[in-house]
Amino acid sequence: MLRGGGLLSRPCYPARPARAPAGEPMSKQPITPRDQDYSRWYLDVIAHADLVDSSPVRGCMVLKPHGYAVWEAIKDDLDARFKATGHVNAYFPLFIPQSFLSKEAEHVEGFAKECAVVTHHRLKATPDGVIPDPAAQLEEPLVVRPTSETIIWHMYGRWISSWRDLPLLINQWANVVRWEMRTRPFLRTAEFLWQEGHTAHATRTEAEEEAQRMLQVYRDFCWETLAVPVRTGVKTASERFAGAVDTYTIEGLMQNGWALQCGTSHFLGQNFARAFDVTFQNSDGDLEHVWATSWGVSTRLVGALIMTHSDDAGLVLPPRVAPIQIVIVPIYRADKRDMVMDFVGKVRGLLGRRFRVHVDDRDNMKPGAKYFEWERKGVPLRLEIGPRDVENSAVFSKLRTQDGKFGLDVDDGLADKVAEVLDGMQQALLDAAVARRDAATFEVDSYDALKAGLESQPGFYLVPWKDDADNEAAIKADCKATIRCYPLQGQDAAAGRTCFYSGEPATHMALFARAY
RNA sequence: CGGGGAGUGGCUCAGUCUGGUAGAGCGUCGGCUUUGGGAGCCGAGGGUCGCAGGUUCGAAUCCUGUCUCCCCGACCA
Repeated sequence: MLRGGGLLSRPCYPARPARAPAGEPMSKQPITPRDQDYSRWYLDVIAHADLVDSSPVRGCMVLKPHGYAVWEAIKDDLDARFKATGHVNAYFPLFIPQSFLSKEAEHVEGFAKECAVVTHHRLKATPDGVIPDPAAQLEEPLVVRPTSETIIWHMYGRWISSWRDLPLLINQWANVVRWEMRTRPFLRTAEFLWQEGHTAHATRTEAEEEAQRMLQVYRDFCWETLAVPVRTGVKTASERFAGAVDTYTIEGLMQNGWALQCGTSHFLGQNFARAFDVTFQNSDGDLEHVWATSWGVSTRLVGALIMTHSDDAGLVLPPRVAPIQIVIVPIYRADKRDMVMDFVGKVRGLLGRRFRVHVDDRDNMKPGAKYFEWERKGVPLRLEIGPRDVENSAVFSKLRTQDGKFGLDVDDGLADKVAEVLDGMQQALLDAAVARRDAATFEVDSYDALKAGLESQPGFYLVPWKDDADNEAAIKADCKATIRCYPLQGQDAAAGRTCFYSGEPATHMALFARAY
């Protein structure tokens, strides 16, 4: 898609790779190498893996089956973790009365600039096409939810009256809309899918514990399932969620050394309870405002996944979230077809119950072409089965992240062996990501060192810091680095040190980085 | 909203300067042949050249207007 100055021309999410020399079939077009142009590499990987397509509406993406399947795997795993911690799912409406958004002052300020607003309920045909019918204007405009705190707290006000109604632990899986100026697939889209947990508690302590508990759930999920080694921390006031008292975050570090906020968990204090007048009678008979949390992760996690593990050959998916964990590619000449396919059926039978297996039996493609396709799509393990393998009762195997192929004996605990191989890959991906992150994490104590470091070695920069929003803004304006968080671990190190920027006594250890 | 660029089959583009029957590669469809790392041959379908006016015997091409998209900046899970 070279046009103009070599820039992407179609809407943000190319169905085809960003660069397409005329005459090259898509499958042979190279994925732009990471070290050449990281953001184009990202778009190329997504295009080659067929995860999304562009939308006629700017900033929106169509999640294609393979892309949606990755989200589904994320969703299924997280949903089980939410249930295991006592939460239940519910669903709140897409539309929020406009007036609700003005009830919590900071909340308004945070979201007002990016809300889609519905003003009419009917269209009218005109010679130039349909227009909103002027006669069908809504009395009160409706806001398409940018997040659901307001509608949920409105409802909680009706549901909560006694300490016996608490805690209320509800999650919803939903879409939200934030009218962003600039978008990138998965990382920032105008509409995205996410989950938002909203809980109500009788005490401050209980709510604070909930916010931290869910942060740990996110952390564990990222490490264990996505193999994305996120850091946990607290946001500064300027990066805090609009309306929160504290915002906790999980921050990942991508291969280009930029940080990515992967999820947040907020302690909301009594802000929303006051705004929506949600009170409960405690066991002493007194009326109190409830304490709240909210927490969410979104389809942005797919972006984190892509940018953490993928390589110049395309998408790499950890086995636990791979929609297809094993692809079987049969190889045969016409006279051997039945023999090979019978054996393929046997192997599928041995593996199909424990793994997500796909048999690629298309007969208009050569095996080699299939290999490249499934590698681009990030399938962790490929089994090649030809006449020779049938005779040996074995399969020829290739792991997405390893050079070389290896044989696996079909009659001797194949499924266990495959499980071992996939677990090994899952672990290897995490180890590699941790190693990359650690190699790109630095501790400096002067601002010059931060600025120089960000240029030569982008990454996480840990510094002693005196909490100060003005200085934070000045640094952001100067070198684009922001405080990703005050890490939960290691804050003791700030004691007795001076701020790397102001020279005043440090209050925190701060993690700086350039971020998406 | 400020600055830059682009709109031609599904995709990537040529053609526009210098007006004269709308093209190529890839993909798609059909047939034959092939299959242990990106197959080959033959054939077919597919575009009112973003839109609206104008100039002209004749407009993808020239003129005017307009819309949309992309990039950089301000905003952001």
